[in-house]
Amino acid sequence: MATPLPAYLDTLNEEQRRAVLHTGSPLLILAGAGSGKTRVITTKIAWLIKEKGLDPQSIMAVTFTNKAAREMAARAQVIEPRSAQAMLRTFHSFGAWFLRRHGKLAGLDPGFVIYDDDDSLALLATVMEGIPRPELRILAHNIARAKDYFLSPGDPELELIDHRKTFRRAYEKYQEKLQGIGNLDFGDLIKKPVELLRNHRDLAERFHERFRVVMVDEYQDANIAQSHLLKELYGPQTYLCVVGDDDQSIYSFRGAQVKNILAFSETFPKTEIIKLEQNYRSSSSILGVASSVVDHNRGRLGKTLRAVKKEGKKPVLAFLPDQDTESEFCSELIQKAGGYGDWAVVYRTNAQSLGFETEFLRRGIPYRVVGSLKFYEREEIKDALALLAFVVNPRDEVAFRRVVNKPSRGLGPAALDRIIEGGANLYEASKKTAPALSAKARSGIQTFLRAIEAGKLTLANEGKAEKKTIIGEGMREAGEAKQKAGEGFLKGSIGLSECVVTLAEESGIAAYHLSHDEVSGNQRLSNLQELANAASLYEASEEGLLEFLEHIELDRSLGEETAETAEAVTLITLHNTKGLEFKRVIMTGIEQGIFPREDKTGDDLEEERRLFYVGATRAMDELYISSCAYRRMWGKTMPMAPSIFLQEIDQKDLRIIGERPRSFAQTMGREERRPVKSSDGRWALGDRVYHDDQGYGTITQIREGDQGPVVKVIFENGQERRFLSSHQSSSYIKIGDD
DNA sequence: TAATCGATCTTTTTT
DNA sequence: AGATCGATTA
Repeated sequence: MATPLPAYLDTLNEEQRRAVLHTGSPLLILAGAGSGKTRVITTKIAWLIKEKGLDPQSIMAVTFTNKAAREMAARAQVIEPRSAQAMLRTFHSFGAWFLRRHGKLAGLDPGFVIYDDDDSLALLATVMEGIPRPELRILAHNIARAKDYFLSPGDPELELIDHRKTFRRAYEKYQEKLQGIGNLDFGDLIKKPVELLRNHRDLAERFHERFRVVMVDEYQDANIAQSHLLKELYGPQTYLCVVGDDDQSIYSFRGAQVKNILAFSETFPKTEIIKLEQNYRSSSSILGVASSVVDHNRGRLGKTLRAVKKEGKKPVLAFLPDQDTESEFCSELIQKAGGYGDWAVVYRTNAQSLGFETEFLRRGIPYRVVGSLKFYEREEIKDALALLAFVVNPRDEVAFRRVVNKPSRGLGPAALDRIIEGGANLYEASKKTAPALSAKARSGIQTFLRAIEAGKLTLANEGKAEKKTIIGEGMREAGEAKQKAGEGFLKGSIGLSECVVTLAEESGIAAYHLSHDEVSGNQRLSNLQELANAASLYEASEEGLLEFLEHIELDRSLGEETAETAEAVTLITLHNTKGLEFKRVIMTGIEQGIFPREDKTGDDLEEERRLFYVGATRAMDELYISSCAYRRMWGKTMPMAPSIFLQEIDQKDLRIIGERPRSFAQTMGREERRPVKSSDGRWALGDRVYHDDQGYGTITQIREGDQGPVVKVIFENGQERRFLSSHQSSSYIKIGDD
């Protein structure tokens, strides 16, 4: 005990301190909810810089969400300001950073734009003509999944995702087209860096030289491709440290593999394991409720989480008649207690937020909605972004198709085909092909090209910073003059905003959306204005534009943070609560069919349990759970049964309010329960069926229609069919009826 | 080519 | 209930 430990380590418990001070072999930290894992990581970063004299730039810490990355950066900087220079990013943002710098080695243009799921679907539609939309969706989804599993179009293992030839062909053609355009989807941001590092050992070695410390938070959320990336970043000198909790794995639908945690010790020999099992966040009664649900899972590593806090207030379970009462119940709880910022109202699906918003608005309860921000999915915003994307990458066919004929300029499918055949660079091809088009189409394409050119002109490419401010001032005046003269709908002259405004106006998109319908037109215009405002933070150059687009694609929470300072109730989905904590939490809609969702069985049901665990362990002092007897869904009022999770809690641990619906009594005490059976008793969820034309399939949904039960089947060939139990049951044969 | 009507589906969860 | 998509129509 020569030198005393620095003071900032005093507040850590023994295990936490061991984890911070650990060096050498790879380290796996199994950290239960509320056990201070973020604290361990951030302290470790600071300690490595401060005490071990590490260059902050040699430290990399990867998270899954931007929120987590930001928080990590902020907290590490409190202890050690130099932490700001460390690379603290999400997996995807690291991938984008990596590929902008080194993608050239794989023939990738550094000016790529990142496609979201919508764009991917649109791209797929261009290579798979004549395939119906729902089918395209399945294919696009499976392509994304394939990339999560690090599978390429030629991979035999693709079979496991979707064994159809159509799928293989779709993936192949999709990837070919995407490559031709030079853009990337989310999956590529992980998969391509792995491939690059594998094919260029010198580059991998340079990375091993640079990043001596690599840490990963929420490792239970990593998919196969991400675990491969980690392997490639691990060199002979690398200190590797991952933190995870198998009980909080809630993203397997996106390819996350809890197995990664189990396999970590095998992949990285001599791994040491430290468990953080003391929960500092929740009262012991809250922890008890959360644990009792997740205890019903089979597949667990098993750890004991001990509450440090006292028993506290007993969690409340409220049985309510309907969702309106639920909103009122929440409002009254909140208003009685006050302290808006202490409260979170949590639900399973984004759609459930609406009722609370209406009621909170009526009562004047301040709130903020996390994550449901559909801002970037709005038509006008996607239009504006497509214009921007086309400016940086004229090969972007998805963007081109989206906006070239919007508003209508007389460019039909025939004209478009001719342009696209004219070459991969659609800007050049448009120019070249224009004279050959009909008069109407010709003038149309020229209007479009003029708008794009005007947008380009706002970008100062040989940017000297001082010159730009002068231009900025001049532009601002010009903009204001224009505004006064009544020209233009949008304001914006600072930074990139000028480009957004110019494109939106010159293209006619602004006018189009304004005139299209009177009610939402102004809203759409103000959305465009908001986009322009966001752009003003970026430099008016091509790099600035790329940064702006990348930021939007990778972090859509933009603008949410500003409201955080305000004292407001948080409305949030269960998934989005991960990593957060609140003094008081209300878990709403805890009903069978909503949570867990009706089609969840087996491993999926276990994931829902973990989701319950995540939600409940967000609460520090008070936990409320509400379950409604009736709920309006799809315009109909449906009777609901309480969630089976509620039976898994020892009823003594809850204070129960309201009348337990009869259905609850019926389901109480039953060990195993068939998830959902059709009312005629013929079909159950998960049943295997055979159909003469379609082959084998599985029942994924049963619902009551006007003419009896309607059964939905997904076949192994990817087709989806629904049939009336009363009519067609003879052509569907149930397999392995037990 | 645009507008209108009707059928159908929606409510997972996210980088 | 509301949105969205497709087909039909002007």
